[in-house]
Formats: sequence, C-alpha cells, structure tokens
Amino acid sequence: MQVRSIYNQVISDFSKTFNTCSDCKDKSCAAAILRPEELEQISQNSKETSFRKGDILVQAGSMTSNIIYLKSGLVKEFVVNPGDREQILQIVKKYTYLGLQSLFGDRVNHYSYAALTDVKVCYIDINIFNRLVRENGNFAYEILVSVSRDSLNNFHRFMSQSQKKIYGRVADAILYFTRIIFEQESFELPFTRQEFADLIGVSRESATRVLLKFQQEGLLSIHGRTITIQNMGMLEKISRTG
DNA sequence: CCATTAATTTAGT
DNA sequence: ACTAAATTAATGG
Repeated sequence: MQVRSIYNQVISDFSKTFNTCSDCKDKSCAAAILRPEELEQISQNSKETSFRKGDILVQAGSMTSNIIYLKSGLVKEFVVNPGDREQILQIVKKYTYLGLQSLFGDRVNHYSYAALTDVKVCYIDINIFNRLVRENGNFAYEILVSVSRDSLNNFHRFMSQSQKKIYGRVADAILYFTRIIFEQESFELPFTRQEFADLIGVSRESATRVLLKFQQEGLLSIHGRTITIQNMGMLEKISRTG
C-alpha cells in the first residue's frame, strides 16, 4: 500500500476543473440543505481528489485539517493494533463524511482510512465546515443524525460481537453487508478473506471455514468474492442465537 | 502499445 | 505453515 502524495494530486487537478458544489450530483443530505451562498463557501474551500483501490486516505495519528467527504466508492475505517493485528471498525459508504469525530473531538484522527475500491473524495476545509455547523442549525442537525446513526450501528455491532461465537459473527458480517453496505442480497466482497476476518475479529482460517460451512448448508452461495444469500431466515437466526 | 514472464498476494487446507 | 491459484508488476519487443 502506498501513501500517495495528496499534494501533487490536488495541484494537478486544480487547473482542470472548477466544479461548484451546487452543481454536484453527489451532495450529502446535509449539504443539500445548505443555501446557495453557503454552498459557494464550501466550493471555494474544498477540492475533489480521487484515490485508487488500496490507497491510504488518512493515517491514524495525523492531524485533521480537512473533513473528507466520500463521493463514491467504499472505504474501510481501521486501527492497527500492536501485534500487527488489524481491526476494521466499519465500512464507509459513499455520501458520508470521514473525520467528523475529529471535528467535534480531538483534531487528531483516531482511525486510519483506506480505499477499498477506487474512490472519489472532497476535502473540505475544517474551519468552513465548523462554521456552517455553528451557523446553520438544519445543517448541524443532519450532521448529527449521520454521526448518531453511525455510532448506533457500530456500537450495536461491537456489543453483539463481544457476546457471539464465530458463527454468529460471520452471520452478522454477512447481514451487515447485505443490509447496510450494499442493500441487496447478492454482493461482491470488497476485500480479501483476511480483511473479512479482521472485520469480525476472528482468524482468517476460521472465517473461511465458516463461510464454507454456510455454503454447504445452503445458506449462501459463494463464488470467489461474490456472495449470494440463499436462506435469509436461517442467517438471521444464527445471528440472533450466536 | 501489447504479450509474456516474474513476483507478490490471496485462498484453501 | 504450505501449496495452488490469481492478481499485479516488470520486461522486452
């Protein structure tokens, strides 16, 4: 994985286009609320950039100077524990902001972010973003909604993870993808088995073993990274009972 | 630019 | 941990 120079990218992109946020087809729910002049402020203090699959967008420990808005693609939020073990906290879908925790909290990024697919993002100056939150209550409300929804999701996932055995965890992960990430019953895993295991906190071997077992029992069909759910009811049951 | 091969990564046991 | 398969990078034309 290479950390590519954001600087070069930003500078090279600069001359090409001068997009305005009001033209953007991929606005967040929050940004859709902003008044034209507010959008204009964001336009003048933001920059669109793209990353390739595997690129690291943010390193844990770095300072936050920009909010990153994910326009397209998937990103993983993770930490690397001492002992080299990676823990994936969540998969981030498009149309969400990264680094909001740092806006209201610490100013230091507590997590790392890496692109799972090719990705388009917008860097938005943190001061502008901050000001809009203070000045526009409706905007702030939408931001709050998304932060809360997120934290509920994750908190719930971690709570159940700590109680469940491996079967339940795998079932949870499958349901997480089908319900929250892709919202369909057939999807392609955006990452390796190792990362799948890192998401649910089990060894790679166990994860593949259980996936295979689920397939044999007719709960799923698996072709490489493509998973199709065959028996949703049973998966839910396994998820509930662990 | 494309094709072939070498090297690295991934998956399954 | 090891092997096979797959993906990605390097090379040469």
